[in-house]
Amino acid sequence: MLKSDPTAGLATAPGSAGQASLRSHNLRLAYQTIAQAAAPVSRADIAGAAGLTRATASSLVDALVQGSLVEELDVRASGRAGRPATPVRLARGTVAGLGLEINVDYLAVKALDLAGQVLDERVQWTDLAGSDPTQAVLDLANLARPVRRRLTAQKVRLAGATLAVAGPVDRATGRLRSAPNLGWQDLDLLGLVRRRLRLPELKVGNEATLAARAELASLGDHQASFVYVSGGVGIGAGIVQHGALYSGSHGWAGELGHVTVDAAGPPCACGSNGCLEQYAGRSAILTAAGLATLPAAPRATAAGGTGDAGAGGLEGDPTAQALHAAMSQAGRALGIALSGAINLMDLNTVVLGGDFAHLIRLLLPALRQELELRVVSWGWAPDDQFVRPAAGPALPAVAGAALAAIDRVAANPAAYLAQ
Amino acid sequence: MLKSDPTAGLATAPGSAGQASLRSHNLRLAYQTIAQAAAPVSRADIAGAAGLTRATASSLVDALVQGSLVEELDVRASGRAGRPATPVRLARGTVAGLGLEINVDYLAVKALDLAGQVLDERVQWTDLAGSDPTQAVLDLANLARPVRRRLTAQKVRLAGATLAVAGPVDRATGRLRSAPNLGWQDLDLLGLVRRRLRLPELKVGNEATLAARAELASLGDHQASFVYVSGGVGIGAGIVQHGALYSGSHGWAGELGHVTVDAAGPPCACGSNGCLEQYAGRSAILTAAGLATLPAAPRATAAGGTGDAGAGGLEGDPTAQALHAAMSQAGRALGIALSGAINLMDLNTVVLGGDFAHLIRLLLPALRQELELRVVSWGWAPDDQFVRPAAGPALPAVAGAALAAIDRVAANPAAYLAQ
DNA sequence: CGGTTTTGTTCACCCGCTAAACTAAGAAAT
DNA sequence: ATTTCTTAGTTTAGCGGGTGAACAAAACCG
Repeated sequence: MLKSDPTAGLATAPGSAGQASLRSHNLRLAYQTIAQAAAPVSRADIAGAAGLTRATASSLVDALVQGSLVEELDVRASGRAGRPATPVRLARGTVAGLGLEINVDYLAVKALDLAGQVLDERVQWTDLAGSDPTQAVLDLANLARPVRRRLTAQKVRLAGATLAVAGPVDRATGRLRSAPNLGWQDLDLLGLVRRRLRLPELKVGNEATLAARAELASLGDHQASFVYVSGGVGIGAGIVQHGALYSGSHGWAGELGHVTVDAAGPPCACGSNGCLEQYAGRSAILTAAGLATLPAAPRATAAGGTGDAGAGGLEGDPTAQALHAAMSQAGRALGIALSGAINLMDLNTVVLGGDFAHLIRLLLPALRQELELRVVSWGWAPDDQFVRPAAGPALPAVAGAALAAIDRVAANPAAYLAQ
Repeated sequence: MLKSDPTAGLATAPGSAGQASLRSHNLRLAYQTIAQAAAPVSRADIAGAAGLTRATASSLVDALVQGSLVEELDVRASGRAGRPATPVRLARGTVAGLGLEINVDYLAVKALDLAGQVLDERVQWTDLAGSDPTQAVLDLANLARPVRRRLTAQKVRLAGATLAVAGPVDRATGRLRSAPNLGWQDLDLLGLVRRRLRLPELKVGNEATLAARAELASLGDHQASFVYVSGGVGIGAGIVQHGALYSGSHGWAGELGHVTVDAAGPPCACGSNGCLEQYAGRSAILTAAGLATLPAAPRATAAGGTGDAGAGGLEGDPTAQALHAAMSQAGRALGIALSGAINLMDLNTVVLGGDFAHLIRLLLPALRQELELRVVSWGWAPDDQFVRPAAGPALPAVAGAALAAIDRVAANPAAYLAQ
């Protein structure tokens, strides 16, 4: 035993700051200024926006160009007086983030470059419910391998990779504790994938959280706040506050599907009862509607529809009426669960993704009614568009996973430049 | 209309970084290292813990001592070999944060110095439900005035002030939208207080959130994560993640009291029905128990009791039995609401404060049962002590408000040193 | 075609951190 | 008691990196 040490409990060297860290901070500043601009910007613009001198901004941009994180475009006369600017933007096709996804009904791989452009993508539709995790990971690896090869052939450097999983995974250890919809339990998922795919900086994340990341990217506003609700076999939520993902202490945040809607409700696979999934999960809706599949097949269409897909023009049809009733029930339950989330977390906007995006027209009346009744702050921030369908890509979670991988470059360009 | 501006949407000078900001960063580092140490530390300790050289640490500490944020203690031989260290710690009685609180049944004012020591405090117990806000603010100002005078007389500099309110206040504007338990509505509370008290840097915050801040301070762990549940006339929650308060986009987070427990439940003053407050709010418990006041009068005792207060030895007593039943119902409802919060936000620990701290023994069985049933990640992080009573001060919200004011010094000592 | 305007670079300067030498002050060894 | 060892804190030279001003480049304007 040591004598009482006054420094006990002090973290060792958490954020020491020499000039190197100053440089690194400013590189990030320059990078993010370029990334967040709507169009290519000049060095002078960057200096102005970031509060640096033109000299410094120039030196930073040069370093970023040198490391092929940023590319210069041709000088073009702007029409205004003065020397024309050299526009710079994030480099295309030089550095990639790889997204991987294991969901209940498909596997997916997607590679995005720094600018968010799709370099390659693969999807394999298969029912993974009750499948063997080892086989699923093998399939995923087989799906990813040609993507990696193509990146290597095109001399694209892989900055990192993220695996999106339809279940709560521990951010630190990569362990999946329990995914009732996959039928998997207590699994070292990250280790399993690492054994099959040698990827740099492989991280894991929740499907809904990463889908929210993709939704954020599709918005103009880099400071947006919203809950993304992913409706599918399970129901997950991704929470974004001021442009930052919220994933909790362990990465288990967003388990909206197992929020209690009715304490006397039917039992759930999670062990509890009356969970939201028992009212608004895909099989609950299908059972209530007496259908085998949902209308407006979600596979081909982009998620950002206007919401008029689904039961359009089928009024009067008894099938449509049953679906209508099922969706009303789902909307009511979703409203009860979401109102709790909003009251607790002060969220301004609800974005409906997955099945919910297609069926928003049927879902919305009951959902809005419950929110209006139960959200304490309803109407207090009148500028916010409270409920809207997702505007992001078709398979948002893989896309978000790839973006999350790229985010690690954006968060510390200096670390990347240092190889 | 401008021509399409490429810099449109870019924030202007958000975090420019010259050498000044490096200095400021390191001052914060040094300050926080001193603040988080369990006992006085030497300049060499600071250098080691913060990853700085002894020369830099020395210079930083000197600046902090110069600005009377930090004080040197007498050199004392440590017993070990080598030159004995000069211990430094946060200065006592030089700089204060002022906490103000408007709650349903009292007004309070508290002044803390940088080390968290109480310089002065006042409480005035009055029923403010349905009162005139202007009069309440006047009373608060009268309570605060002698405190300010005393600080001035003792040459204590006031770094800032925070007002804790038992209701959702907009962090940015200081507006209170609706506090059903006070009977106040759509009120420029911050403006009202500013007109009565000329305070530097006056901010507002939610009572439960600020109470959580005080709870955090009473813990050893500066990186703790928990929900603080404030049980009183209303029920609020304060969320702390890795030592940081979560208050949402506007500051309205933590409205646990209006989370729906039963969608078919009794109507609530908030306009909804089946809210947690209808089951676990003070009046709901009193009504269900058939009592006029709760046992173990909360006024005098500290919140950090062992939980054996309340109905101790009253088993068999019909009054006690009624209380027992009421608390079971409250615990069940609290468990339903909290399980949703935990599933959504991935929180490891629940801290029960206010009435709930005293009555924890009666509350716990039903509460734990519901949590165990409904929290998806129950038992996954076995190290965490899941439910425990508050260990903080008796009136945590004022204390937290004062701490929040001090936090602004800790977050940027350089700004304070520059007057 | 010279004057204006804006971009981007060059250069002298300065600030703040680093490393290493140095001084200070105690304990341990001889 | 003196020397040696050890740790704390200061001094000083050096350096990385940002600043600001001057300058060169490249457009537009009258």
